[in-house]
Amino acid sequence: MLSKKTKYGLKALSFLARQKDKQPVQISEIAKQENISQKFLESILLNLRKTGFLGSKKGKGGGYYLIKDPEIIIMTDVIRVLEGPIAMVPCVSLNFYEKCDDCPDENLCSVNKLMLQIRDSALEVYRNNTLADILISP
Amino acid sequence: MLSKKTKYGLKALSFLARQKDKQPVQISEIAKQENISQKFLESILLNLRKTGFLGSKKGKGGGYYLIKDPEIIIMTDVIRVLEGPIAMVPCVSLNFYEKCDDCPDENLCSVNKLMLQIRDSALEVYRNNTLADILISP
DNA sequence: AAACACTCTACTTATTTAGTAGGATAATGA
DNA sequence: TCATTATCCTACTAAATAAGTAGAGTGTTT
Repeated sequence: MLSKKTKYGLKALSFLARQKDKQPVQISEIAKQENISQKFLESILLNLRKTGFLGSKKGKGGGYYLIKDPEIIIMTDVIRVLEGPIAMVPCVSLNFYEKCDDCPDENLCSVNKLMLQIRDSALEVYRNNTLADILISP
Repeated sequence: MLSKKTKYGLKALSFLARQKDKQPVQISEIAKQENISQKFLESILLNLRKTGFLGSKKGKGGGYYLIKDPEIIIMTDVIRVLEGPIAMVPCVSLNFYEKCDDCPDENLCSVNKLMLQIRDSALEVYRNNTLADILISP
């Protein structure tokens, strides 16, 4: 299951990408429009700022804004920041690799064999989608 | 993340598929060989029996055995029984569909658009893998 | 100076996952 | 028939994670 954190993060990024100008948008505005708990969204946006996706401005007229063009924001990067590993088991993860403690040899493991394929297929989707790609064009 | 339940279930199925004859194998034997808590494995195997993957025999010489050939056991079916929905959000699930309560229109939702692709790519992998396919040939 | 909106730390609650306990049931064989 | 064996079943508990909340702090603008 996708966590709410990731879901809300993606929705917020999409929301910001749909803005005509690059003026900051307040957390409260995004939370209201996208039906998200404001406090929860606060921590998510803070995280996206710290990881280089968003910029922020304090005080009146402040808010969050995209720091890069939606066309160059790749989903692999977004998902890894919001959700963590793309792989479903640590022993097939590229960026978060860990050996299974119950498995003597992962080259002989059926779960490993299956989940490698799942990881690759998910990676291909995420790599081929930018933030611009998942926006809905009316 | 893949749950331990699914991981153990897949390992147990693979273990049974690797048996030469179709003689029942005891839970304790599988648990020991695959480093799985016996009691936990018990409930998993029971589930796999109730959903038509395994047969069982009680008493001396009893245990669990595969009820079908590994070649016709498709991963989509196994994963749905062990892990639940293949989709990462209910609004793109084929077998477990549910509307998001925060989303007015899923056709206008970026998360939906991305996760549809992820679901399709995962489905393709699972559909193309039988239990026989993920066994390791020495 | 006052209003505004993000920043940060810490806490709470809810849900899910993983594992455990112990008796009931059924098959086998001496 | 009776002891042994191994699955079946219900219920419970512990640990981890996800989701949400509270409130004071910091920097900007007017």
